[in-house]
Parts: sequence; structure tokens; C-alpha cells
Amino acid sequence: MASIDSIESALASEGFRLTAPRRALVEVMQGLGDHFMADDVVEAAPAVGRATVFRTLRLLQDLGIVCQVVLDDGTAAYRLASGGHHHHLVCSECGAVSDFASGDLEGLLDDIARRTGYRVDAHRLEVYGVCPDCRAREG
Amino acid sequence: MASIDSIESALASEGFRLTAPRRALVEVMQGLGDHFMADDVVEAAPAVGRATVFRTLRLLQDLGIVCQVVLDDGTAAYRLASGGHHHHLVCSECGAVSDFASGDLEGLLDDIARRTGYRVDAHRLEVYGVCPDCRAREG
DNA sequence: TTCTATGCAAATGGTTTGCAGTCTA
DNA sequence: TAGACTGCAAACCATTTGCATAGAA
Repeated sequence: MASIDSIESALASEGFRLTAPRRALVEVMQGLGDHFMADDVVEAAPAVGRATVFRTLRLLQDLGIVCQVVLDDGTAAYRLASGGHHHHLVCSECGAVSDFASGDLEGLLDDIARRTGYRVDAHRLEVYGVCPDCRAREG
Repeated sequence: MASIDSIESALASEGFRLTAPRRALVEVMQGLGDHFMADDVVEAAPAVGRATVFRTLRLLQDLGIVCQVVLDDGTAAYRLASGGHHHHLVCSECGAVSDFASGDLEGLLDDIARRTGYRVDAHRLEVYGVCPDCRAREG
């Protein structure tokens, strides 16, 4: 999870400032756990206006500080990005979201490019299952 | 692309009927190409009520006849499913959506399961790039 | 002082729901 | 005739926008 300082410099490098409301929002997001909806942030930061929450989420997403997770049911949630390219592992039982990187996917994408003639630029992989904790709980 | 007949039996096997509006919607979707938004269907089928379009899309999605495509920008579109598990290849230039199956991904998922302790049940992979036609057009 | 950022409230857009009427087995 | 299905319109909900104000360089 990115530190406030690194977020501040990421903003600065694009000409944006880490204002008080933005700082408050980042802190709230850090407290919200591994994923959250826009509305969770709105509720957890009552001092910050709704519009600012959405504007900030979009800004942070553009900067790669926040990323989207597509859940099981197709709805989207947000998450503080762990940095670098990664994929999400979503637990269908408890909703936990964690991430993983996978170099192995690159070979697969090369293969797809070769077979289809596409130039492959980006991808999105979400994996759904049951996390170790939930598996243990269920025996 | 599934035929009307196969869709009718898929519906029947779950106790649903292929009514006239539903048939009209499927025909409209077939004419809409490789992907479409709910609203495209609403506009292309003026004789069918908006609510029926949404109810039918959901029904067909539950039956696996229609699938969701998550586009580049995170918005979701629909598509008549090609049957079986597959992934989507989305062209960022022209928006074309095609699909591909990939057995190679299974090994990768096994590996993820092994490393994380998750029981992996499902996944969603969307690949974004530029299709051969667009690449040719741009030289 | 100038430009960015904010808050509020209203507008928007897509999706769902309530309900009375229609169709079909 | 009973149950599934439909259309319409209203309700809903999340997100965006307009605009006047506040704040930082």
C-alpha cells in the first residue's frame, strides 16, 4: 500500500496538490481495507463532499494509485493499488481481495497476439475463488 | 453465436418460454454485432419496453446465453456468448470484440491456487489491444 | 491575484420496481 | 383460469456537472 508521501509526490509530479480533503480521503481508504465502493468512502468521510470523493477517486485512478476490481457479480469496487501491474484474487465467501503478479501471463498474451494478429496492449484478469481462511473455517 | 432454436431450448430447460418480445430481442442482438449496450437494444427494439429489455438481458445472462464484456474504460457491455468458457479480445481503436479460449490459462490458475492457498473457482480475463484490421489501416 | 480545488445542489443516465393488463399453457 | 410475462411510468441510485466560494502558490 502506497504511503501518503509517495502519493503526494505522485500527485506533485503531475501538477496536482495533496490538499487536506484529498489527504483525508486517502487515510479513509487506507482504513477501509482491501477494497471499497465509492459510497463507503463518502460515508467514512462525512466532512468531504460527495463530488470531491468521486473526483479524487478518478484522479487517483488515473495516477495508478487506486485501481478498480471487478467483482464476481460484475460490479466494480476500488482498491489502493499495490504498485506495478498485478491481478486480483477475490474471495467469494468473505469478499477479501488480494493481489498477485504473474509473469506467466506474458507468455500467454504473446501467444494470443500471435494467433489473432492483435497488438496486445493491456489486459485485466480477475480470479474468483475461496481464500485459505474461509476454506479452513468451512473445514 | 447461438441459434434461436438452441436459445429456445435453453430457456425451456429452465422453465422459461421464448415469447415474442424475447425472440425479437435476440434477433436485434444478433443484428447489433459483436457487442452492445443495454441501451442499443432498447433503441433497436422500439416495440419492446425498456424493462423487458433489462429483464431479458439478465435472464439470458443467467442462462449463459449472453455474457458481459468489461471494456477498456471499465464500463460493461453485453455480447451473445459463443458457448463454453472464453475470454474477450477488445480492440481499442474500433471497439471490435472477439473471443478466444485458452487452455494455457489453466496451468497458470493452478499455479496461483498453489501459491496463494485459494480454491480457484472462476476468473475473468479481458485483453485489450489493436485488431489486425486497425493495424493494417494505420500502416 | 490567479488558478486550482471544494462544497452544495441540481441534473443526469442507466437500471429497477410496482402494478395493472395481457398472453399462453 | 392460474401463472408467467409485459409495458408503462415512477422510483432509485450512483455518478457528474454547474456554479459560486475558498484556498494555495
